[in-house]
Amino acid sequence: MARLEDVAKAAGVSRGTVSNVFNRPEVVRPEVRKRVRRAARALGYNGPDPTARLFRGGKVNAIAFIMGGDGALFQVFTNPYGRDLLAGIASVCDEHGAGLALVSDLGREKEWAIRNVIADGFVLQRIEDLAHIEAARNRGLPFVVLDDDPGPDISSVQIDDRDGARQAAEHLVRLGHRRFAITTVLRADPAVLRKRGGDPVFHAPARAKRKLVESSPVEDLRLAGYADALKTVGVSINSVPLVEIVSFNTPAALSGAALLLDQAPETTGVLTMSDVQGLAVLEAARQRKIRVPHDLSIVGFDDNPEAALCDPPLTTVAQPIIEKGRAAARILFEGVQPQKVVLPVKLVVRASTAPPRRSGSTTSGRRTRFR
Amino acid sequence: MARLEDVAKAAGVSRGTVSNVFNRPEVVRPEVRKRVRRAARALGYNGPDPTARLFRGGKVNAIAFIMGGDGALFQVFTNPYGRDLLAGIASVCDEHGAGLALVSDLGREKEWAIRNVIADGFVLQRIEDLAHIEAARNRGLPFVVLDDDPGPDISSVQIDDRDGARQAAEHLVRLGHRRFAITTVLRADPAVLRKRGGDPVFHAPARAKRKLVESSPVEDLRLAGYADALKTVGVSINSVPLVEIVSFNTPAALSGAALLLDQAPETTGVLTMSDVQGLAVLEAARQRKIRVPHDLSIVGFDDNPEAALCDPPLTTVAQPIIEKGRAAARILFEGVQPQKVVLPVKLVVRASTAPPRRSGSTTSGRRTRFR
DNA sequence: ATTGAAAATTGGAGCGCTCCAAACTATATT
DNA sequence: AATATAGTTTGGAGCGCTCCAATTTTCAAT
Repeated sequence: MARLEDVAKAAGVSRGTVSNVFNRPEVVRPEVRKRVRRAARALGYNGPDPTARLFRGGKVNAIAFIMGGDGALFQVFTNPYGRDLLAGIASVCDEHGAGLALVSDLGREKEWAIRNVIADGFVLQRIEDLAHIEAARNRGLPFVVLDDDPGPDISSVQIDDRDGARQAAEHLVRLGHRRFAITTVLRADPAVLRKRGGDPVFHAPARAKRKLVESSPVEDLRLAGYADALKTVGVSINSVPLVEIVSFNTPAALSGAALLLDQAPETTGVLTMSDVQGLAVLEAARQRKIRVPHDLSIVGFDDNPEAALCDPPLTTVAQPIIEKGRAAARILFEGVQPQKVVLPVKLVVRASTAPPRRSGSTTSGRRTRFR
Repeated sequence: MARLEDVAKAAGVSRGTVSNVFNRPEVVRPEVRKRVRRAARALGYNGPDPTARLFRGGKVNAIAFIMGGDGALFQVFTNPYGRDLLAGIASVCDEHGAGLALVSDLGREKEWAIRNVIADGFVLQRIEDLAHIEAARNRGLPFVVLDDDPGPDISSVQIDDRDGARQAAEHLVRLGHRRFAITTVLRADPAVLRKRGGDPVFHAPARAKRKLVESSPVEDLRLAGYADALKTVGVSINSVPLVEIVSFNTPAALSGAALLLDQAPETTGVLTMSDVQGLAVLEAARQRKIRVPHDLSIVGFDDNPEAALCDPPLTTVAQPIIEKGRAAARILFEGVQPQKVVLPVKLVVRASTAPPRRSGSTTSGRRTRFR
């Protein structure tokens, strides 16, 4: 493979001149320029080796999106959340004429991708381990964390989880609900999961703050938002039955939903952490012949496409996914100092919520365990 | 930013040893290994600089997908064809623990992306310019061309365009059609387009081979497939009215479809080069109160999701898009010598095709111009 | 012709790393 | 104790390029 030097020799000029021909053609005399170009063509030389140029301090001209989990790349094109998020990032890349690298840490030591990605900056999905932040910082490249705020000097893009949750709970409160239940999810850290086992855990109402096994900032904020709204009608979040689910997937959500409905049958309004969970509660209710929204109101979170298509369509909190992607990418391209972006969310009311039945009439045979 | 050498100095060993600690830890004594690791941590050293390592001959551990056109990155997440294609490529990347870089030549000299992409290999979308092949070859990286066969020593993945077209035409033949029309598209080369203008061109039936302005291999093959099937009932492709459309987008297809229906009103079966065109003919027919399939049968190509959703659903040739992506990626990862892959296609019969009306009864007022 | 400034060209230094042949050390064998 | 063997560690070379201070060439003005 021809090198800069070979072309220089062939054209009878120095390396520096050939470099200039390719990088700043205007500084070399047209005649020389032509000679160099001819020599380059003759040798099949396509211009400076991108790899060497990069090493010398150049830019990759691409940003990376780093994700975790098996088959992550495929998922990103397949599930609606990932697709929208990436579409947002991609649109900003388009505007800047930059590329977009998708990388997962698949089958490698956790931080491998962070340490080895070749890009000018990167977007980190919700991180589970503070060591990742440390690795990212050591990498010396600009980066943005999504859905989390991992520290004061780190850029992040989040949605207003607390406000979204507050809106959702307030909606139920306004409809007249007073007996709530919540499904949440614990941080998907494999080590914790292994220790804990795969079953959801039911937390009965308590006087004091219940200790949840492990919760991430996003869930904490949403819990806080639920608490805000419930407090306005004198309901303490600690008195609300709560199920902690071990994973983000549907089967886990389903078993959590079943547990919740069985353990807290007097519930009239369920607040969740995702549409997956909301849909799971919907399904569990169907299996138990609990009518939604007549007997039970359910609110999701995220506004996945499925939320609009299920029966009944799910009331949920819509987040601006594309805009989230755009904001993250913009920070990478334009941002100098760390930025914090918090995007607004909006409650989308559909048919899975309604006023509760008149209190006292427990016609559908559901027992009251907590009052 | 700490370098290998700094760590070496701090740990009292040589560069080579530190390099080994990070690349082949098993060859260095546990005691030394620990000392080096400690020194690295103290200096915030995360391991060898990926850029330098790459320069030294390492792998990026990612392949690239190079596409053309404005807003191309965004499109890829947005349109169904791109999404499936990329999902296919991505799934193979997952299997190999590799990343996937999406790059477009947006706003740059045409071959910029090919010359500068940082990856271990790349996939080229249907190319318009042989110079791109030349540039790709000079790049010295493995690459695969999609939907085209640009030469004997270059890997490519195509579908069996000729057979697909043959199936489509044969389907119409079997239904009893004898009066056909075809819509095709010319290669979207900006220079040709500028010279040619944006209007579709109608080619009347002819004795000899008509000279089309510019056609790419894919369209040539499909035309040949149509010819194969028509020949079996004694119809020469040259006697079939044909409209040449200037671009792949819907408005262009629409004006081409209008031209075709107006110029060749006796047609009972339309063969196209894409679902976009098939849908356009459907729309143009609707505007003219031509009933599909009663008065006119239409066959698309590609089997986009829209093809199943329109009214009536479009009969079309389905191509295995995900598998196309997978095949391309596989060649990059596993292939040694150049490979040619031709994927089978399958006719999907829906409701846009039916036997022609009994010949002679021209009730819907359409004039006969060619017989 | 001579001068001086501007324009064009040169080539050494060095980016951070991995490779590898050579040197050294620890341990086993005679 | 001497030698062999395997196990470790070392440091020079060089990957291809861009930067930039120094040098050479060009050219307008005297």
